[in-house]
Amino acid sequence: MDLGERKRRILQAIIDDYITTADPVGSRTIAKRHDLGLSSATIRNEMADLEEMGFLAQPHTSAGRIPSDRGYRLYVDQLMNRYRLTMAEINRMRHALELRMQEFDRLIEQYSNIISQITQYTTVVLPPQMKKSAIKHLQLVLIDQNHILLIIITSTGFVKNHTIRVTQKVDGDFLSRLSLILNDKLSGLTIEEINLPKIQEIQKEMCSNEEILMPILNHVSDSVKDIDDTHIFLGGTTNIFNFPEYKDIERAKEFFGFLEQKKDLQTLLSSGDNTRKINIIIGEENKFFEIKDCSVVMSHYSIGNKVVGTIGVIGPTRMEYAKVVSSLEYLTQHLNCMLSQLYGESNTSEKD
Amino acid sequence: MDLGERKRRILQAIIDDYITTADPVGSRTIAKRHDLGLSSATIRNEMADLEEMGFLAQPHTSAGRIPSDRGYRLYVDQLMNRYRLTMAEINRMRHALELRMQEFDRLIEQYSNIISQITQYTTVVLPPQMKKSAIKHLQLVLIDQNHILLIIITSTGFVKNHTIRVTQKVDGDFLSRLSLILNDKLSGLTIEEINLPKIQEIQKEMCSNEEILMPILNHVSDSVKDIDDTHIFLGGTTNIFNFPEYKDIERAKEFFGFLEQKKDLQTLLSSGDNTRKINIIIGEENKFFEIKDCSVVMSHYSIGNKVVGTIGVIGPTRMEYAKVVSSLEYLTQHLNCMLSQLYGESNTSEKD
DNA sequence: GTTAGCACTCAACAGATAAGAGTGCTAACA
DNA sequence: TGTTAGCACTCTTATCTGTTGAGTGCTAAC
Repeated sequence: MDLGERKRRILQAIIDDYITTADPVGSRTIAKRHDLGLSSATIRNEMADLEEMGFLAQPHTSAGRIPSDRGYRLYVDQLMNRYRLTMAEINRMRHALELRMQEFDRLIEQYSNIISQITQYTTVVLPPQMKKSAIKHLQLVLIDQNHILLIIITSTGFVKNHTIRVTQKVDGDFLSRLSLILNDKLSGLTIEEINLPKIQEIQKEMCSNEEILMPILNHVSDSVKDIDDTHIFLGGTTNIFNFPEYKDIERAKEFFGFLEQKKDLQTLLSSGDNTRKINIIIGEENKFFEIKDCSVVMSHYSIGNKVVGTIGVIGPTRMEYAKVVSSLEYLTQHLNCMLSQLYGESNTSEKD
Repeated sequence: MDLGERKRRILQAIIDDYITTADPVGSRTIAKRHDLGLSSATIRNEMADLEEMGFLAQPHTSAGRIPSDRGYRLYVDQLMNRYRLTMAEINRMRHALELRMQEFDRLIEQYSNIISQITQYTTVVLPPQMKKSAIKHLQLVLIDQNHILLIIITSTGFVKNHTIRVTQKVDGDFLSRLSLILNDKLSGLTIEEINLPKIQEIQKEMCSNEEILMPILNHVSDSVKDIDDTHIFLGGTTNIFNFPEYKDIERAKEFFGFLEQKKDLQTLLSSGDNTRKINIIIGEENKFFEIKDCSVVMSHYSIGNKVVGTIGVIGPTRMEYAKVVSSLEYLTQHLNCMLSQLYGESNTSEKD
């Protein structure tokens, strides 16, 4: 459906205004603030039309108009102007990014904080899911007679370890041998692909010491299965208090409740279209009741060409979409570079 | 200073009431609800005395009285009745504790959640600080030509790993040899005790390959230094919304701001007296402005006899101290058993 | 097709009033 | 002397009122 240029410009003006002020915007305001060369009466007529079409809504008679979800959708898809980051903003980001960051977790946390500082919204980062990436290397290390350390290294370069507790004594030699076989059988597979037949195969190969092998293998299999602790990074959670929409304590409560409930958060972030750089979910387009008045802007980050995780910015539907999109694009690109530098090369160097 | 039995009983009644209702409590209420055998007028006189002594305060003339920090202090130290956990509560905890919990982090998270569910307050858990515990075992594992994995196992049984990135090629043999020497020189020391002279000693020992050794040693030293990511576990953060004290959005904001600011939280939790089982900090007894209206009940948990971390419950000064203390005692004891079982034995089994 | 003008609606605000809870004080009582 | 009943006073809270101002929809004129 085409609205015609004038309606589009008016809608854009309304949404721009509403995003900055958070107050329902009236026809007179638009006539004064934006130089459209139209009187408030004309604008009033157009606004009535736009409301009928479903792009605007009225909280009550004789209030100004506010954009509907559908209005925002049109806005982000077609209307909004690209936001050019100011030099000050870019410098601030650059400066913040200069801190040395070795550990992956901290790196992610750092980015999450920067984004929430720049955008003033809440940031959510979904780290790489181990289950989806292939195992590159497995190693068992003897800690003491009762404890074995299982180290898993994925092709994307991430490391996880689990302590396995055993009742019988094990010796180092045995473990090295087992490590070799585990590597032989399992490396190259994704964690999801490890199943009972595979385990049994290993058991057959190691035929000796059956009574001691099984518990370890079971533990390995168990550990491997729940390796993805759904750890989600949050940044700037308290930013939500800055928005008048959340002056109401009940709203704030729902919002925080949703953030605490990490599982839903994870589904939300995983729901984006992987082929697009930026995904935007507006208001009730998401299925979670608690954040039906929120929008989410998501961006996938990757190592090399492989998408490994998602960064999301979450805030009221009245969000500065343009600015968020720009900041997110800039920082995602930066993060991609960073990750490829740190973890990428090892990917292409060799395969064992 | 001794108040006399009657004043004590009246003060106790007032605080008990205020804790449950959150409303300033008047003399008539006390006379009716508690069977003290006194008229409201008498109680009124006593209340005036208690206010003069600084145990009570009045929000405004003709409101009831509320306890002051000093009043709460007397209450928790001398007045309050021990809270007996109900069978239902104990069963709920037992049930929740039955879930299998291998990983240390999850174990802690689990406990933190249970406590906040039972008490309905916010829970904060400070995990063991690696820096304070001795190194038991160090190992370097080759991931690929550019990446080395450093694994540190402490005497308390915890494992941490760091990826070290190197520019020069390293081979496995070299690493095993280095691992041996590192273990020889560093195990037994706490992480804090590792310093430049120690590192130089190792360098001397490995004399060969100086140009390749230094970057690795530097990285080891660096990694070791910032190994204590101040990760703090939070549970039931949204519980704070249930208290009328925090219906005011500004208060809630301050509270959440404080929780987000992990550093202060850590100092707060570390401030307790290690020799006592339970520490209670009431209102402005803590130095942090943001939570001057909060109280914190803290309990230390240990492995064997060594205190390794702290659990804290944080809520409005009007806190159900008795119940919180009981729950915390119960669960801390349980956690201690659990930890000793999982990590304790390895401690006594042998030393290398 | 656009604009000016007018009547109408609704939320927000400020006073005014009433109700209710609690106090302090005084005088009477055991 | 300690305790109690009664009363005037204070202060908060809720409710109702009228007023103001922003914004709309409609109509008639340009």
